[in-house]
Amino acid sequence: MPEQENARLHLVAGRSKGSDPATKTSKGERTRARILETALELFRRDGYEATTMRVIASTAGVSLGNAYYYFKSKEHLIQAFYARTHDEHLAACSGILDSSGNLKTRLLGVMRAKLGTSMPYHRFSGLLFRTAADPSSPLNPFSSQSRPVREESIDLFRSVVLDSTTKVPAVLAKELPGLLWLYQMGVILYWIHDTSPGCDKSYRLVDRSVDLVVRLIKVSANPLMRPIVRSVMRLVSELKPDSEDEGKGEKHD
Amino acid sequence: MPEQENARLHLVAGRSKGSDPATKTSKGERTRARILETALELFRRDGYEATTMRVIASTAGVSLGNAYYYFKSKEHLIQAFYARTHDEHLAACSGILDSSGNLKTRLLGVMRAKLGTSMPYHRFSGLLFRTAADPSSPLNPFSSQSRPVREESIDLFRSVVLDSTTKVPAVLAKELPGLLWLYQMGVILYWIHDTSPGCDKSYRLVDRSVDLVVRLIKVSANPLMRPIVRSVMRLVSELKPDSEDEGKGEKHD
DNA sequence: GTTGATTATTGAACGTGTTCGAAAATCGAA
DNA sequence: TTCGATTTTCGAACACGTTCAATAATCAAC
Repeated sequence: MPEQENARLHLVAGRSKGSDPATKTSKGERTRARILETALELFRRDGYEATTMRVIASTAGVSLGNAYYYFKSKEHLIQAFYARTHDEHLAACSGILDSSGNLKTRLLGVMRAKLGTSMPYHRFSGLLFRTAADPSSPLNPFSSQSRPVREESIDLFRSVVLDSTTKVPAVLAKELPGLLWLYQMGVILYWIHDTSPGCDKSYRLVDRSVDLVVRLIKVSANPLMRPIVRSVMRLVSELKPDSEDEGKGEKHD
Repeated sequence: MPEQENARLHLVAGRSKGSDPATKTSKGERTRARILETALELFRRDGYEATTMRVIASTAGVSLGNAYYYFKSKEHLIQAFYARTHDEHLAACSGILDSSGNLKTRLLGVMRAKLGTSMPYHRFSGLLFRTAADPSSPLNPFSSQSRPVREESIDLFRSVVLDSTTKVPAVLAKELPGLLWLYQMGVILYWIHDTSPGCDKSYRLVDRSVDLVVRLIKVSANPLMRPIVRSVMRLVSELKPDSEDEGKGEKHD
């Protein structure tokens, strides 16, 4: 069972346990990388369903069974893709996050960057979401298996609000990063279904909803809003997925 | 191409075009029903993936190819399931909707009924959502193929707000039913990932969020909220999926 | 009743993702 | 070098969803 480790780990740090075929020998490592690169390229070119494991394997110059030695399933190739776009997103964000302290500017920059980096995979992302929506899949954004990537994403939003000059009401502070991550998921969901040319509508959605979100954050400081804000925060903190009931994955791994 | 018609139509009314195998002769109609019943029962008992088309066919006493004569794909069986639970939901709602005019009571009743009628299929609904999240699938709740069911669902929420005694701010009135439907989708998404015993957390989510939603509706009448409410409504009406760019399905049918 | 067209049914086939046992290559000591 | 163990590679096989050409059953009109 050495190969079922989260591929993400190899990107975020070199903490392999020594029994992982991708890190132990450089030979295996290169083979693994070759398969992954081939797969992502074919996915982008021909789409997910149209790209068969047999084609991936033969294009990468390995046998079918060998591809499965490195990636337990076709879906696990998606997980690697997932990690990659997140890294690209991170890189695309750094400029804005370093230069501006204005909350709206920062959030807008992050959200626009998300759309921008995801754009080349628009066709293909639909399928990603398809498998990601399955609660029993390790790819599902809420699953315990994808917690590392999720936490990293949330951290991004934490830095968006933490290092901003705009003061955020104390009650919101704790849960806000998680809520913004959820907001981002919603935008992605819209974007995936967006067939407008150039995904203009998604960009408009981002522009306008970011404005709204920031205004809502400010309004929430108003005494009139206190009871409602309190209710929202209680609801959020009580019902978030892994409060008092952990993963307990039902299938896979 | 006679069999690719939306199965939903047969449940909501008898408007067949005459070329549909399920309505023309009673023989075919019975065969079709038998396959569907068998499938739903097996789905409930063994789950979606574990139930193969071959088993469905043989259990229903028909050949494999014959099952495909009535249902173009395995996913199309889900569509039939989708329609069925909606009807059950409708029935489960009628009591509350006839007896109370209080908006909160009505909405709460509808949402609780939704969870209640969906409960027997909790395991199986995950898979439903999985395919439903694929933008190119006709099962996707936002697709043009599922518009009839969607409109029916929205109509339900329209009657929730329209026939209530609580006054709804004029600006909200038009888009509110659609927004409530979206809210329901969000709750279902949470419920699907809910592994708490008896799905208690989902019920708590409904109880508290309904309270919140109703309070938000009332607060939206406050002059202070006007600019924000206006922004929200403009965003919603401008960016809803099929404004100025219709379906244009990419795959399937 | 016979005929012709539509509807219903079949079983074999195809391509897919995935599994598995066995062979080959690699490596670490003796 | 030689040997045993581990890692890597292979290709045949399996079960699945789906398609299709061919056949059987049904029905409407003469």
